[in-house]
Amino acid sequence: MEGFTLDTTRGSPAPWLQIRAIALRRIQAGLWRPGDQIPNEQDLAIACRCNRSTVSRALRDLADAGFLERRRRGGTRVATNPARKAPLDVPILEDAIRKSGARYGYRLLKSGLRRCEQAAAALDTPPDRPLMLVRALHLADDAPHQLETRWINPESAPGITEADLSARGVDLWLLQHAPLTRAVIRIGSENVAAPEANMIGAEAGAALLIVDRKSWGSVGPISWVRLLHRPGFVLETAI
Amino acid sequence: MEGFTLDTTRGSPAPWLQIRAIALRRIQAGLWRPGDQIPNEQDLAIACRCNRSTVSRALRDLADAGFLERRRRGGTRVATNPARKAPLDVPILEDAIRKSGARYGYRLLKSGLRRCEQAAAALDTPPDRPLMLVRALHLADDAPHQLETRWINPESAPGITEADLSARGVDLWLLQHAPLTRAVIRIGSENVAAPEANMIGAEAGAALLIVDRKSWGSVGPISWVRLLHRPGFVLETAI
DNA sequence: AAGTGGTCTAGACCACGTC
DNA sequence: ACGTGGTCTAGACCACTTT
Repeated sequence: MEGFTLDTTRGSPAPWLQIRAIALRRIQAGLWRPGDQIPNEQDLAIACRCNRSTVSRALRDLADAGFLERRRRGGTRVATNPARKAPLDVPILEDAIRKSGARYGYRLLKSGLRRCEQAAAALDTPPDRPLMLVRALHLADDAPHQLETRWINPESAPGITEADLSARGVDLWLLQHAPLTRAVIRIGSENVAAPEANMIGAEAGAALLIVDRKSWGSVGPISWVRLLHRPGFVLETAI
Repeated sequence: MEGFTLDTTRGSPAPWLQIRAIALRRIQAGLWRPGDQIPNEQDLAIACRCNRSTVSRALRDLADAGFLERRRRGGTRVATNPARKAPLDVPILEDAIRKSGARYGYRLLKSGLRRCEQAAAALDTPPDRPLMLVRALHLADDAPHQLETRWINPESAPGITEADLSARGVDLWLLQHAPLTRAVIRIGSENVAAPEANMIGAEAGAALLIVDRKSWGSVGPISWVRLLHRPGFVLETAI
């Protein structure tokens, strides 16, 4: 481990970012190979002429990102399975559509209380208690983009039954009135049946991407939503 | 902001984790509402009887997770769009299958050099240069689970043409010999045609989940892979 | 101009897991 | 037992951006 001087001129990246970059470069150049143990924090700090905390910050960040694996006493090693986690962006739909340059549109199709055993089971509420059903269509440049079918537990979202959902999506209302604590997201694919297919502008039997999300708040299950996307839609992410 | 004493008994979570938990609880209980500015680090440190660095660590972590938004001089606010990023796990398939309790199997269907304009375009190589094509089937309890079609740039993965791929997946070989630096992942859905459908054990036209991944290493594009999943397969993640 | 978060240092103690 | 990372403190300076 030869010495290494950091750039301390004004406007240069923070030292810990520079150290992070150096380490990442060594990994990616194959200088530190997967499974290898790298020098310890103390030695790196001496080599970089900085404090151990600064090195620690850099290495912790790389470990969080999946590039390194760290163990007390065992030292720091290059991960054998680097970057196995990809951040899946779940942006506000409206923003995503606008960002792509298209005009966003929203159409409320249906809303009201009704009983549904399947939804009650998903939301862990008694099967005989009515739930709020909201069905809406999100449009990009007037073309159907996403069909939203949502069941809401009124107990976790008091006021939802009186809310005006005709202009803005339910998600925005929930965001402000019933912040979520935890969510489980499932991404799958289905041959969609005729009624739904028509709504989203697809032919019956078309393969559509389905995102299914169940969310909980501080007082319990909030909502269960099924998002059916237009044909050809793909989720994209990078690492 | 009333005082708050941290638990310092042995075996209790680290102070910054306790502070993180306290803050998260206040957000989720609605005590700090989306958009609200929360007390500054100094005040919180006094209230918790700890150093500002400790508070900073906790709040930074919550900001990284998307619960808070922080600005110099502007203070720290509860995010109006909480938890918009979900970590999408991209585990080693073999591990994932084993973990689910099933027996993992692998069958190499085809491997060799060949020209393909589409793949060359994807990998950004000259269209007349041959690429390595690998097609393999991953099995769970002897049932088809994932059909892998992969194009590899031999220049970025020297030795791949001579590697023995009959027993272990290409991904493991690449992992050790050509670690990836960057990747773009696309998740979509397709009505799969008969030949592919047969291989994965589906009927023609079935809706299957497709994961498409392009990866780069230190010297350039490494591989482009298309993963076709068995009917009913869903990707799952939680926040 | 001033308040806020972002970071660095120097030193210390501790938890963990390997040796 | 002991080396390693994990964390905390106290103090300081700086960068940003709002007032």
